[in-house]
Amino acid sequence: MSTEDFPSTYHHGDLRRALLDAAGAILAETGQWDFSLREVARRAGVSHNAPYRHFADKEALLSAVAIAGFGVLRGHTSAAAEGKADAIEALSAIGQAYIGFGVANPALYLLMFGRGLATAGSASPEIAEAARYNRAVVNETILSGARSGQFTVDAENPADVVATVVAAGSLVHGLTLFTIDGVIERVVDKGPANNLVADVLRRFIVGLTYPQG
Amino acid sequence: MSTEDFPSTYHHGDLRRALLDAAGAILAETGQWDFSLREVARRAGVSHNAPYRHFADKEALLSAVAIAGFGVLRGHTSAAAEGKADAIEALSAIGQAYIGFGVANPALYLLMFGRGLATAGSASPEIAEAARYNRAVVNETILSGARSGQFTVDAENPADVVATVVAAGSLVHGLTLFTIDGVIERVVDKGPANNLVADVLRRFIVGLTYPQG
DNA sequence: ACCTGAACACCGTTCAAGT
DNA sequence: ACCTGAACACCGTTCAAGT
Repeated sequence: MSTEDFPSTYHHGDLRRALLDAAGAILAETGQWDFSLREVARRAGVSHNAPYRHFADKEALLSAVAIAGFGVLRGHTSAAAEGKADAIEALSAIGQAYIGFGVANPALYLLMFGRGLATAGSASPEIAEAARYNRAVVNETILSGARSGQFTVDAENPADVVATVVAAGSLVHGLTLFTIDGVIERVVDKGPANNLVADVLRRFIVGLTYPQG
Repeated sequence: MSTEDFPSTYHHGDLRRALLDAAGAILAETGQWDFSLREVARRAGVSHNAPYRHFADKEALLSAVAIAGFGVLRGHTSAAAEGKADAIEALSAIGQAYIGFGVANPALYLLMFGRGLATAGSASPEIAEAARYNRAVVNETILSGARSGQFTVDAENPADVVATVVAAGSLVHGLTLFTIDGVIERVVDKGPANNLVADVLRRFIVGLTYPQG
């Protein structure tokens, strides 16, 4: 009994994935993270409430899309750090990969970070866990630079390490948002915005290499 | 002919302000920036389409609320910088005031910054102008520190100054969002989150005082 | 000029029903 | 088990109408 024997309403048998794909396509095409559940269903070729068989509600679908995005982001950042023994180079590469991901997928990035924020700051445990995983890549690089003596961070002092990781994360997150929103372009009079982003990253990282008072 | 002579449907005569106040109250009470226009009207005690006499659409009302917020934010940051001759102290105070505003008014902050982002990065000219005004406070402080020699920033090199201003803005914006979202609290194991925020700011500012490679 | 009430096209979600 | 169609309560926006 092949799948052809099922009525066409049973579709491809993996509606969950089809819905996630449709949502991703909408994000990429419209640049807006706030699509309607009914449109996702329309795109997947099912009725407007078929999604409820696979996701508890719209929020659950948005979360699933965001979680998938965190996986992709982590792949980019860890690939960027891969094989770079120099902590300065590694940290710079991670930052560029992070910002590059946000700029390449603005709607997805805003869905991942901006929407948890929009909902009173209570991100789901799964999203919090995914975000923590992403921070771990930066954490390892900072620790590596601290141990090698390239960064003036006390590897034995958790507060110092955490402050540095949060600083790096905040800077890059803010920089990504500003870039997506066009603030960077508005600020830059001449020369490509990429130079400014690189300058900002370099200035921050150089700051890490000098003694902290 | 006093206002009492008008039918009560004419209300207080300043529905525009009443709607903005109602929107502000909803932001403060719910912690959500995405309220409905109809609820704002309900709160102001008018029919659900009375707002259209004062705002072109929901977007226009949201923008008006955001613009008012930028005015308040600028008041806080410039007050924080006021009278501080030392650029390091001034920059630190500005950063704390900025983050303090965001934490005290999370929904308003997200409306101001998160929503322009959500709408495909095209903030209104008025909002862009208001945001530019806010950057100016930081710009002056950085320039001041560059001229006094406290910051290793070349006051004659616009690219260097801009990179520093954007770095400071990105860091503080990201830090505010992370704090609102609870990421900071999740990262901190022991001790108040405020310490971490202060540590991050200090680390960044100290980094500014050392020579750039 | 300023506001109301009915109306339209959408949305998220639920429920009974089909195969 | 998986999907559909009708239904409900909402929403943003428009339009004719009231004072």
